Amino acid sequence: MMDSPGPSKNNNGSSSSASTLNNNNNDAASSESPQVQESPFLRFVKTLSPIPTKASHTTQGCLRLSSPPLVFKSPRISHRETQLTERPQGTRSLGGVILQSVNEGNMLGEAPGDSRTSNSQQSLPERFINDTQQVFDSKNDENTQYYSSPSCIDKYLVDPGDIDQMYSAGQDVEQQSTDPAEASLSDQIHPKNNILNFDRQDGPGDKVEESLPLSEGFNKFHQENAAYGEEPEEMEVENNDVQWSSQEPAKLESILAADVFEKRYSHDTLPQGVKGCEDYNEMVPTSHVTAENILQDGSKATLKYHGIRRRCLQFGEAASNALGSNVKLNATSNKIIMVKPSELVTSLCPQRGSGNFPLTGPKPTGIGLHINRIMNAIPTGQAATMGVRLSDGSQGMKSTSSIRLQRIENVKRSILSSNVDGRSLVNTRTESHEIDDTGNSEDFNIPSSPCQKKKKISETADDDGCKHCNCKKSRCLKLYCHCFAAGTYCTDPCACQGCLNRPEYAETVVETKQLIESRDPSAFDPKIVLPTTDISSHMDDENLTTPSSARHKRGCNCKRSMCLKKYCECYQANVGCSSGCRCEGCKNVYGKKEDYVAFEHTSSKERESSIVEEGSDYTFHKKLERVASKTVYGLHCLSPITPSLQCSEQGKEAAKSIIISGNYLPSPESDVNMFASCANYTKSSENLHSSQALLGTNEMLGSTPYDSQIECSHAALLQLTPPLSNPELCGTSSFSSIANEWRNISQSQPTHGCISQLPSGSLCWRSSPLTPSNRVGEAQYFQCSESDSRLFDILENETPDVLKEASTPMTSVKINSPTQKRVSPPQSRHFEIGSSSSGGLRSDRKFIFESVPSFPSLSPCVNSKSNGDDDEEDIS
DNA sequence: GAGTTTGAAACT
DNA sequence: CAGTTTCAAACTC
Repeated sequence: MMDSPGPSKNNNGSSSSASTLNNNNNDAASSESPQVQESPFLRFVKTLSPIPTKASHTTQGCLRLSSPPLVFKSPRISHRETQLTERPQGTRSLGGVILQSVNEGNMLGEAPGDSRTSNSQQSLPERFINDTQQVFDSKNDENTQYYSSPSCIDKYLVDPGDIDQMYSAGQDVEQQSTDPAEASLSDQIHPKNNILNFDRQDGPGDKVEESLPLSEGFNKFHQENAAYGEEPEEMEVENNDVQWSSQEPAKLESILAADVFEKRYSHDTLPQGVKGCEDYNEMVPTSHVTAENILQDGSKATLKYHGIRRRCLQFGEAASNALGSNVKLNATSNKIIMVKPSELVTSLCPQRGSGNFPLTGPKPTGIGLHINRIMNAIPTGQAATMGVRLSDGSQGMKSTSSIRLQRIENVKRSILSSNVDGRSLVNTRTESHEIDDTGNSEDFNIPSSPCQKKKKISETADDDGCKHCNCKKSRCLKLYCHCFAAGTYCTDPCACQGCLNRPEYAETVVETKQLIESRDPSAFDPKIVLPTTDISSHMDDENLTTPSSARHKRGCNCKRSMCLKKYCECYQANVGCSSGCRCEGCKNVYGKKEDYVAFEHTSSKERESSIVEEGSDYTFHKKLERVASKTVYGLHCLSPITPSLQCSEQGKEAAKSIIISGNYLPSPESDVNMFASCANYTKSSENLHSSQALLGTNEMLGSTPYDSQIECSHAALLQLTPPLSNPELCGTSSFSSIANEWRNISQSQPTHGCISQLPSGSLCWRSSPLTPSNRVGEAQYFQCSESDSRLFDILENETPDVLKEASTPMTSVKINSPTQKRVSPPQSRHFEIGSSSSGGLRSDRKFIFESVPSFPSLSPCVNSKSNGDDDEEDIS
């Protein structure tokens, strides 16, 4: 860091250009706010990001768990870039503020910012405007105050997810509750307030930065903020922007036209956002939502807006995608539009189902996790660590959980009813948080902020999710640098020397990224990807979510580590090796390359046969069993990380596979988790959504570019799982009953041992943060979600009846095979959600193959969902 | 904490 | 595309 030329220096070139751009922007903006639609900044960003369009479209919202670098790819991406750079500065970022405010307001009930309370009484719209104005005003002061004021690191420590939750909670409050107390909370939570607080409270240099991985969006803000603080020039420009933006609020008030409002708001509302948030796309979608919401219910708008905005920032592309989906949602349902992060998350799943899902984009289903991000997002300790950390960051979360649950449910309903696109990968994260909150509250680290995890998690967990780089020669501008590769800025914890991967050098970073991308467009794509395009196509289907098939995009090249050490990227990502690996003597516990190849081969054969036999589920199950027996890694695949969804997915087949193989490690938690997840699913469609979201996250893993979204999704997945475990979340009754059944069943299975083994699902939880590569039996498990009885039936018998039931999309068990080969779709039942994209065959086949190799996680949920459409509808 | 090992990334 | 070098993380002591 220090070695590197002063920020100003490096930036001079770029900064100057940037500044000019900004100025132009300012001019333009000042001249006419209306044009807000495209801010000069956005244009600039667009110009900057070569990849953008590609990535943006290609990126799959959900799939991209890891995609940090989105920034580079698209205008939004550019946005992200800034965000990314800001990662470390989370403390600075609004996100941190938001977190604080949220936490304080919601959780603690404390009134962090006086400013907040002051506005509390105002109508939301008014407040919003005022807040924005204040924000802008405050921004002017930020230059001086921003850094000067020591921020409460602790506050920042709160996970972004928490923030989401908070918002969500706040939203819930607004939406659901009319209680004065809640209203007060909501007021506190109110984005405006948050923003204000943030600006004021955040300290520039706070080391908090480190800890907060922060959502990209926040990061962006942070970066900008940081930039302000650090770079006078930029500050000025920004100030101009701010002023400009500040002017807009008034217009907004007068106008409040949805469109205008949206545009401006998306860009302008957040001071940081003005500059940093160039994610016009993202914002737009959100803005739509907000605008509509506002129109309908001004009160909701602000919160929503924040939630949306935040997500957008974080997820960048995902956000944009989500937005797109959101827009649709808006059309269908206002609530969805509400943009609650959680909603977004939920929407993700549905989106997939809808097929609109961005995930299906051109790019491969790469999970998109950069290892770093993955790591960050999903620390090995996962649940345990997560929980701890969360507790640290935000204790209040739990309290809000119930609210969130309700909200989530509502969201789900709305989404389901509305056929929301699932793009809201962005949401996935938040949602997962929410879920987590509900469940364990803490559990999940928010992938969004790897750093946060690091700090907190690292403390608690052996493997902290966040990695801090220690680059000495690369200046953190090469892919050697995990931070850079992950699209995040280096933070204080990093021990890098001459680091240029800092917000101060945002442009340099961007340029470098662009350069790298020019050489390798996929350089920043998630490394973990769902192998098969089919999967992506299936994303529509529930299965999509299953990360089981996740594989390293490029494969490893291990020679001596036998893929048993972290030297191996596959192992590090908790995914099995695949045919793409050139490893020697592969012993990857998550899946041996050989097994994978064999599996593919088998699956291909089976697929052929399955086509013939499509009718019989029994055959399908047999195949699965065979495959499972062949590959142990299925369990491994269940990697700890895999969210509850996985567990659910694993469900039956997982159990089978386990039984068959007997290799699986029993994990007490797994049972609980799985059951919990199941229970959750069964209980509420929301859960299903959440699970879907999880699935989505998993899928994201598979999804292409490693948009931050993907990461988020991972995180979401992780997070989601915990909630499941949480008794509160899961309907205890249903959950317990299911669990009991499950236990009974498992116990009944003599050799296989059962529950403990079944817990393999649990394994998913713990083991791989990312998601286990492949898992068997996911689909079946889904059935559980559908109904306990069904699950039970499935478990006991793979009888045709079950199959029949299974024939339901869920049961059919779409499985993502690493090979992506589709075995045979036992049943053609279409999941309404994904059916459109491909015929039943596709989905069916997928299930078969994937089920074995892939981990169960997501798909079940999806399936359940798809199947559950009925349920959902019922619920709704 | 220093040194070694390892494999990805970068370079040729 | 293959081979080599560079790099930083992972690992060992």
